[in-house]
Amino acid sequence: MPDRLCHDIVNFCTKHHATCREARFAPRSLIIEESATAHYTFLVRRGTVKLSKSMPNGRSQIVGFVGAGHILGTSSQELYMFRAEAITDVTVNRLSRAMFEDILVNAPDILSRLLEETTAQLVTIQERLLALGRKTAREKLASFLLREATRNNGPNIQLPFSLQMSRADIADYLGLSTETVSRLMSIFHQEKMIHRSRQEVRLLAPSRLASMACTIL
Amino acid sequence: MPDRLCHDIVNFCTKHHATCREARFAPRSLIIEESATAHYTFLVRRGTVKLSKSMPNGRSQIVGFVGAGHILGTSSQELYMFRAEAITDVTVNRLSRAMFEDILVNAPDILSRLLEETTAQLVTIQERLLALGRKTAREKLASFLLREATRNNGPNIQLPFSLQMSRADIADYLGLSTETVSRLMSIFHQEKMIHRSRQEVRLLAPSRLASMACTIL
DNA sequence: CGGCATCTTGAAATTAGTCAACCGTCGTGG
DNA sequence: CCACGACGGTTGACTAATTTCAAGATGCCG
Repeated sequence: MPDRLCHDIVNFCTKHHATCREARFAPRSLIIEESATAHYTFLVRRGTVKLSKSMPNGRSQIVGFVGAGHILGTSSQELYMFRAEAITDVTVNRLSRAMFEDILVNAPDILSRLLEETTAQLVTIQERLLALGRKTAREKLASFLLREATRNNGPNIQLPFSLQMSRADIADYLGLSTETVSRLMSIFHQEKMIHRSRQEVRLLAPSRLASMACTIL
Repeated sequence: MPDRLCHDIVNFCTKHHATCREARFAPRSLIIEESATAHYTFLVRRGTVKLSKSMPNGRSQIVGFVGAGHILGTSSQELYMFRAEAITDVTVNRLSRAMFEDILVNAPDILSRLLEETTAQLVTIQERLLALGRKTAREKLASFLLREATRNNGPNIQLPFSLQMSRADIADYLGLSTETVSRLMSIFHQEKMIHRSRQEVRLLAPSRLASMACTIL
């Protein structure tokens, strides 16, 4: 269970008679709107959330897909700097920013684990910076599939798994067009590196994918 | 002085008879090698440092240019996940990772400011994710020039300033080729949006640049 | 079964990258 | 003191990768 931290925060709240409401979101529903006033901090407890940023002309970039244990809205900025949308059924706990600050001041244990968590995120996002800036479309998709496979099946990388997100989402995550993603899926399929039905994917040649992904991961 | 945090960390060290050696680096010298064992945490006190990651085939992506006040090597990972190189004369304080952990445990004040700092970095890097994934070359360079101008001259955005980094560095920062950067500089110059000599740049039409950058910043 | 979403595929267009030549500056050594 | 070479920057011509536009195919839900 990797949401120990969220769990402990909720516990802390109840122990101190602080409100920490639970809320549910159906797939496709909006959790946080970009540029809205940041009243709350959200603890993701179940499901997968898509974080994205967008530009005037409708282009958008998915900053990350996050799951249970992730904490949203910790920045001290006045406004949310991203959009959060449920892609599966999602459960969150919601607490006011002020309360969250309070907890950090009064529970140094939580503070230090949050720092650890945030630092880890920084490291992964730097990896993504490299991918977005310097990888080719093939390399991007190969890394993505490998990461999703491990995220779903842990070490059993060859087991089939279901992509929870649409082709458009994958495209926005990798900085590509949906058509390119679709084409590459077909090519990987033809090249017998993956087996693909609509949502289900199975990696047939993870080692070839890995060498193509150009990443030691 | 935005390196108050580093300053306080150094103070804490000296007060507790902990070693926190000062070191100097000339331009182009290597401060941290990617994948080396992460023995130390570095506090940047003066100068500008280039942080980058690279791929097998020689492609590389600059993760950020950071200055006084920035702290390197805070991740709990065994190895450094990036390379750090001085681009100007640089002064750092260096302390062992164990000691750094110690400080965080014993100085909750520093811990909480570090979290704040790290969270802020996360927000800016997300902005960069959008830029790398979804902006065109023109938009990337326009945003870059605007940011550098404000970084150098604060609000006086029209004052000339010197780019401390080479065209190749700019390219690696924006995920472009040096030729593209060079060409765009010429085009912006022709279009009278900037005045450019080798290292000196002056923004002539910041508002046009801003609208081109597609960023509300 | 029909209609709408998403996905796939193809052809054309465009952007940015590669390769190659050239220029200018700076520093070094003859 | 000048010539040379190295390096960074610029420019051009060409190439390759990816996007865009457009048309179908597939599958899902009412």
